[in-house]
Amino acid sequence: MDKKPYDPSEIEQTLYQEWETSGLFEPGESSESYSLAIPPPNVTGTLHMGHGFQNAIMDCLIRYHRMSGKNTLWQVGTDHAGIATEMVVERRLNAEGKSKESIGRAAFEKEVWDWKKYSGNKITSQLRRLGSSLDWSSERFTLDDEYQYAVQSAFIQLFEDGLIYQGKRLVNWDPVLETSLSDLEVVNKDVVIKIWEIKYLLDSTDEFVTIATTRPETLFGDMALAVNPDDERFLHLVGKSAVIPLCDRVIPIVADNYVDPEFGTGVVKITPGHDFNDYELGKRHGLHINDDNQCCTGSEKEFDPISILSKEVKIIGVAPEKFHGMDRFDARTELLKDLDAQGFLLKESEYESTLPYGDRSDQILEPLLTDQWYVDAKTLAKPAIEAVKSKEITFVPANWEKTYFQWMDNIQDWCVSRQLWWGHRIPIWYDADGQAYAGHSEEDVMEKNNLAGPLIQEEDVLDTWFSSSLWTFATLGWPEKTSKLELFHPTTALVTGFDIIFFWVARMIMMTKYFMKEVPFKEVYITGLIKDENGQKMSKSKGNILDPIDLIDGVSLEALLEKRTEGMMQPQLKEKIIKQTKKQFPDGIESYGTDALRYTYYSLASPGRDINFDIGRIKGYRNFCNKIWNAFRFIEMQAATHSYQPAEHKADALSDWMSQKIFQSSLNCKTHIETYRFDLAAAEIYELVWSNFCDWNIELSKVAIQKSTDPSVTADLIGNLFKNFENILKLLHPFMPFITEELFAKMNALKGFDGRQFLVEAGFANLTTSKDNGVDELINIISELRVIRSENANIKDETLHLVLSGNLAPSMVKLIQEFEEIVCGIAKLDAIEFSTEDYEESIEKAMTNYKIIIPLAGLIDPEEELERLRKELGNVEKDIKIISSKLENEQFVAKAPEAVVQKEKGKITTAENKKLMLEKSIAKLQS
RNA sequence: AGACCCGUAGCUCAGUUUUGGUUAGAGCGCCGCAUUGACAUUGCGGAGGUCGAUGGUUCGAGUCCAUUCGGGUCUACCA
Repeated sequence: MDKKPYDPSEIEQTLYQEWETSGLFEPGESSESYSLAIPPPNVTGTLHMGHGFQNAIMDCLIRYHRMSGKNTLWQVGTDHAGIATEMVVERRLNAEGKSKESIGRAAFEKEVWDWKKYSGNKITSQLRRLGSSLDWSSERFTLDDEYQYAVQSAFIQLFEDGLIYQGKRLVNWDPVLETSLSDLEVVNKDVVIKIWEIKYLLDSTDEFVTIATTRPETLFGDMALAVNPDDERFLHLVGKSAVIPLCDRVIPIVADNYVDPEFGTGVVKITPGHDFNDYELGKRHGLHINDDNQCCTGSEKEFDPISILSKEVKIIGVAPEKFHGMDRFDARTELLKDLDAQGFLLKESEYESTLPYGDRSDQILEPLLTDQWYVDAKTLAKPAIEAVKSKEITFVPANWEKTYFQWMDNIQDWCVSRQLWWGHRIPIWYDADGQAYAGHSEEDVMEKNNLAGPLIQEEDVLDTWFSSSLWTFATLGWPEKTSKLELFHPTTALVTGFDIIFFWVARMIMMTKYFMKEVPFKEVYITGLIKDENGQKMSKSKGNILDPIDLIDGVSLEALLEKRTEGMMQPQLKEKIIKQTKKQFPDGIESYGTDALRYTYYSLASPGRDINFDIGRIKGYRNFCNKIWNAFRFIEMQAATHSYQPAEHKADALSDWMSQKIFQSSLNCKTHIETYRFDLAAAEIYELVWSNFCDWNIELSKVAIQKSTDPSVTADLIGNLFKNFENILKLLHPFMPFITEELFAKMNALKGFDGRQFLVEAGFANLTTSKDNGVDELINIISELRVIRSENANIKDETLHLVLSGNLAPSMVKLIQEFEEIVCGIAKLDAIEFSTEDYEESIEKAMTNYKIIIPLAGLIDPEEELERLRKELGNVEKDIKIISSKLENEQFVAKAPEAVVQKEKGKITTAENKKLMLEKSIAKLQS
């Protein structure tokens, strides 16, 4: 037999193929279902640690329930990821000297589909590498025809129900991607910017007022100045007019509570077309340009903001000709120069503020007045809030509900139109009068509305999150009433990160409640975010990303460096990243295999918000895999050596003990899985396999088999190992699918089982428990003997004689006699004797109600032993003091629960017993 | 401005809610010992923390309350 360690690369990919082709992951018809929908990854993306983590968790859940006999569906699919994908393809086109405009919409869409075809199965093959037992037979893509139909249907219904409307409003405009963004896609960054004070002359006078602004270039679009109505300094100005410098446009001065007298100069310029607050103020005062081309106040209905920036954020409109066509920031520089030259610029100072950036483009966004489509989120939010309040949906951990409510209670209407080409084109057609109609196609709209045509389709596409908000039911065939919807919706649970609670979770709840009249899932397990070992977020620019596949297969330093530095947005960081990577991984990364990686994820899956991925831990779990592998090899070897034949085998105290440990662990695991405590489940099984099965069951069996002279006893011993190991494999399978499946097959082969059986089909064993049978105490004795040896260097390798003296239960005596040969073998004893005899020279250890005596005439140093005993006595006396002080406290005895008091009393009895035994031993040595 | 999370052994983390109750646990690392017989990706033994700080409630606090220090996240933001 070869001695090389477990090599996962030899089995993992083959096994996955077998699973997949055997249709093991496909759902059945039983109504007792358990279903999960995968958070659809970006179709052209690649797997990162967060995916790895969450998919490991989902796979454990789905495998666990599948093995428990549930009809499971783990819905798989990918997302078209509108902006992200469009950006990538555009960049590729640019590299070829082309642009999307130059090739046109149809050709561009084809380019993206080609790109999807080229890179689209990378992520799905990576999911397979993780062992994820997804139902590939029902894989969906958010731009599949059926899915598109579902998205259109949803839009049309919302439109017809009046919950989607079109409006000219200020939106967050990304000037690079030239599209609108929803509030959530805005990243507010703290920056130090400048603030300028500029004077505006009062109309027809030489007087002036000073305003403060951080965006001087927007003054071209000013429609008013505003002061606080309670600000005595400026009250006299209200109702008068001011002149915009360099523009000579006259604007009214209004009073509004929005203005903070303490801030800036107390006078604010109002540019409703380029600032969200100004927009609201402008609306309140009905700012508009009247028929005489004068800017004036009016009713809210008359409000008509002016815009001085184009979609490329270049100056246009009522701004002076000279600035037309200038970029917004160039115009600012130029304008400040002019203002200064003409004496309008009074002051420039630094100011800490926040600026809105696009989460994809990382550019400063511009509030821009455009036509967009909005979803009435306030209406949809109500049932969605109720669903969580009524516990129809529960969050795990529960505190995320707070976050959810906080956002939902203040929800703003959702801008769902995007000025992109890759995505779901909004199913709206306009007639010649510009009237909008919703429908699946031009013909559909014409027929439904009795229109002659031709009609013009809306150019915009939908926010990607609109389509993914329908994910749990659109993947199951909605709007058709399919049997799958019936069986698997609502899904049982959703596993995702807190970073997309708003983007996705909340919106899914809103949409599903609306269309399905039920929740999308019953539980939301919010996982932590995987950070690096220093608690830093993993990011390309930090150069600390880890690829789960690299941890599985291993990677050379060269390849790792290449991966971490290619296509960097900030090349100046390259050197630092190379240095840091070389330091952390001087030899690259070893191969650990999927099972070890998965187990690492589970062990880290505690309820916290951040999960620091310590690379050191994965090594421990690879060793764990190796341990399991070798446990099997031991069993295999015994079976071969003793020509083992499978049959009914008689259990013994040891195998009962092991079965009981497995039973207890499986109960604990069940609870841990149900409460999403994969860390505790992982620790539980680790302990079971390593500390119970390998360290004791195998070790004790090893000696037992060696000593056995009766072939039927030997067969029983091996048979019991088979049984317990198989049950361990079953328990472990949802966590470590590969190695367990492989070993299960090998076990079957050893048993002469003909054909293939998978662990999933085998299900969990029906275990029952038995009472504590004393094996734990037996183990205590052996451990104590080890301590004695390690404390006394001169008897390290001696064969010793063990005497047990005191009140041992008859059942315990019987067990020890039954195991005498085995204990002697494992602890290197010649015999175990029960006696009350005193020994002149011996080492003695006080156990709970008996003592261990090792007679050692001539082998111990009495002084040393005396000292050791005195130290132990000291400890026991200290314990007694602590416990008795408790018991002497009347308050304690009176107020503490009876059980606690009894426990303390029991403890003191034990301690006093020990004390007595120790005192006797000491007295004997002293005599 | 509001909300939330974290601070426990050298390191990475459990334990803190439902249920306050032994002398606070694990893995890694460290120290000592062991070597070819499942496994050195091993075995055996050991050292190491008073639970960020302060105060309070209680017979009893890592656990509950208050205050405070340090680190972090999200939401909303005044030109």
